[in-house]
Amino acid sequence: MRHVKKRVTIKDVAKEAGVSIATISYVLNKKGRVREETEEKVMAAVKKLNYIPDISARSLVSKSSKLLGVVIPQTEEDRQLMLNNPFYSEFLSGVEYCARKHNFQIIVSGTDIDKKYLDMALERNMDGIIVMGMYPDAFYDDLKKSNIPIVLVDSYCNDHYFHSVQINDRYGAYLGTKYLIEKGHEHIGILTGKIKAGGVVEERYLGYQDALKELDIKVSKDLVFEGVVDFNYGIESAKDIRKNKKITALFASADILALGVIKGLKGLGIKVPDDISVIGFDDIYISEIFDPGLTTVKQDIYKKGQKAVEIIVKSITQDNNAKQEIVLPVEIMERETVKRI
Amino acid sequence: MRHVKKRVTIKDVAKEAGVSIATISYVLNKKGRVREETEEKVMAAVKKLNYIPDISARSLVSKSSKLLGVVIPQTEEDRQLMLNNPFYSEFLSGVEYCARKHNFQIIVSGTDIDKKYLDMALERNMDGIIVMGMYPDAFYDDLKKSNIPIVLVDSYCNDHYFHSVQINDRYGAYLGTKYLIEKGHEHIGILTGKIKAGGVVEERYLGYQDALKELDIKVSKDLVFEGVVDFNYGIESAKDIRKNKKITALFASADILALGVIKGLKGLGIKVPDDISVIGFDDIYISEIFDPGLTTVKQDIYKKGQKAVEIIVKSITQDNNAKQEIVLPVEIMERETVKRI
DNA sequence: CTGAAAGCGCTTACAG
DNA sequence: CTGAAAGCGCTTACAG
Repeated sequence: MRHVKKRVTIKDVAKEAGVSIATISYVLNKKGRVREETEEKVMAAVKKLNYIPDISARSLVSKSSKLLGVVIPQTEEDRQLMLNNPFYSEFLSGVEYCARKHNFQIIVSGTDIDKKYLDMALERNMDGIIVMGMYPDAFYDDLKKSNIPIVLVDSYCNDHYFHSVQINDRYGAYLGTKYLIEKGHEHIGILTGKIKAGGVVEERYLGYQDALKELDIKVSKDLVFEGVVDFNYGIESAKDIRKNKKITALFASADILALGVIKGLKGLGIKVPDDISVIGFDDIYISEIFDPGLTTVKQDIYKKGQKAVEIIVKSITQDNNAKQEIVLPVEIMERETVKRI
Repeated sequence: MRHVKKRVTIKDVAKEAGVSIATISYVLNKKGRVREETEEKVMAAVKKLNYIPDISARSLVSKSSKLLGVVIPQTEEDRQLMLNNPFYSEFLSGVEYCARKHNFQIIVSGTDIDKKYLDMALERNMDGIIVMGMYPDAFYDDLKKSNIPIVLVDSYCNDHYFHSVQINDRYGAYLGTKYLIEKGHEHIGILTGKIKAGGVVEERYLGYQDALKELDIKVSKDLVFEGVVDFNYGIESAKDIRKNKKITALFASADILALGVIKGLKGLGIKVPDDISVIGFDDIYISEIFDPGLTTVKQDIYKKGQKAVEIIVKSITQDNNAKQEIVLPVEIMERETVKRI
C-alpha cells in the first residue's frame, strides 16, 4: 500500500483561523450565520492550508453524496457497455455535461441486472440513478425498494412510480414509415431488433404497423427482419432482404441498423436509394457523416441526457416528490437515402 | 428533501448475530481470524437484514474508495465530453469493463484543466486517475502533488513520473505513410489537427515526415492541412485539398478526419480511392462500417482502456510503486480506401 | 454570531 | 478467536 499523505482537515483550518470546526463548516456550507469578518478569516485559512473537504465524511453524516449513477445497457455477448452504439455515447455526453454544471459526479456502469446494482447505489449513497434501457421486471422492483430518485430513460416499464424521459417511439416509427409511403413506397420492410413486449423496439414495430394499416397496406411477416440492434446484423440482413424482390423501402428501427444494411446491400450490388430506400431512427451523430447521409427519424439524444439529470436535481432540491415524465419530440430528418418512386 | 429510510448498520447486524461489530467487520473484510461457526452466524444475519455496508464510512477510515477517476478530453467550443469521437467511447468501454471486473467504479468527467479536478479526486479519495489526452503542464504539476496513482494515456508529457499507456504514434504514422508510398504515391498530403509541441498530433506529423524523408520526398507546406480533429474539419478540408492537383493520397492523422474528408471529397466529385487514396489512424469502430471501408493504422483502443485500469489496480495492490509504461502495438489494416497507382 | 459535543457507520490496533 | 474502544472527518441540533 502506498503511503498516504496526511490530510489537512477541518480541525487544522479551525486552529489556523482561531475558530471552532463548527464555524468552518458553517462558512463552507454557506449556512450564512457567520460574521463577515469571521468568514474572511476562515476563507484565508482554507486557502493558506489548501484545505479540501473529505466527501466521504460529509456524505456519512449528510447522507448525500453528490453522486449520480448512470446505467448503460451492455452488449449481449461480452457484457461491455453499449458505447459502440453512438446513441449511448451521445446520451452520456449530455448527462455528464449537465451533471457537471450542477456539481454532481457520475458513476457510469453496466449492470448484471440483479440486485447488485442497487446495492452499489446504496453503498455509495447515490443521490440519484439514471437507468437507460429496458430490464427485467425484477430489476425495477428492486429499484423501487430504495428511495433513491430514479429516472428511467427509454423504458416502457408500465410502472409510473419512476420519473421518466422518453420519446413517443411508436409515433416516431409511424412518422418514418408514413414518410416512406408518401414517397410512393408500398412494399416496406422493417429491420428491427428482437421484438420484446414492452420495449422501445416493440413500440417502433407497432408504429410501423400503424402506418401501414392506415393506408390499408397488408402487414406481412415476410417484411419483418428481426435480429439484433447492431451494425453487423444490419449487414447480414441484406441477404434476406434481397430475397423479397418486392421490397422498395426499409424502415430500420435504429440508425445503426440502417447504416449496416446500407453497407450490406451495397455489397450485394443493391444501391441506396436507387434500388431500395432506407429510413432510420435516432439521428445519431454518424448518420449525418455517413455517405449517403441517412434520412431518419430524429430525436434529441443529447437533450435526453440533460433532462434526465435535471429531473433528478429537481427532485433532490425540491421538497415535493412529484413524479416527472418528459416526452421529447421527434421529427423527420430528410437526407439522401429515400427516393420517391 | 426526501425522507431517508433508516439504514441497516453494522450494529444491527452485530445485535442480530450476537457478536460485536468488530467481528462483523472482520468477516466482511475476510480478515480470516474468525471461527467458521461465527462466520456463518454473521453471514446469516447479514442476509436476513439485507445489510449493505456504507462505503462512505468505510472510505473515511480506510482512505480507499474503490473509485477511479477517468478524465476525457472536451470539445473546444462547448466543453462537452469528446464522446462523439468513437475513439473515446471505445476507450471508455474498455475502462469500465475492466474496472467492473476488479470491483472498482469509475467517475467519468471532463475537466476545466485547473486545480479543480485534482481537488475532486482528493475530495472523493479516489484510488486512481486515468487521464486521457494532453493538458497544459500546470495540470500535470498539480497531479504530481497528490499521491494518487495516475496513468496517463496518449500523453507525451515528458515527465516520467506517471504510469503511462500509449502507442508509438510517430511510428504508426510512419507506417501509414510508407504504406501509401509503397502503393506508388509520391504526392501525399497530411490531414491533421492542430500541431502542438509534445502531443499525439505532432508525433503523427513527425512520423509522416519520417516516411517522406526516408524516400527523399520533399515535405512541402502545401501538403499539410491543419485544423481540428473532428468530422467537420475533414469535410471542409476537401476544398483546400482539391486546390493541390498533384495530391494522389492523403494520410489522415485520425480516422474521424479520414471519414470526413472522404465525404467532403465525394461532395466535390472526387472519388476515394479512384481519384485520391486515403489512410486513417486509430481504427475506430465505424471505420469498418464506413463505406468504403477505411484503410487505417490500427491500434487496440479497447485494450488501452483495459491496460490503464490494470496498471492502477496493480499499483494499489502491490507494495512497490514501480512505474509502469506500456506501449501497445500498431499495424496497418487494409481495407478499401487506398489504390495502387 | 459562535462553540462544545454528539453522532454518522465503519476499521483497526490492542487487550484478553 | 472475539470485544471494547478510539478514531476517521465531517454536520448539526443545542446552548449560550
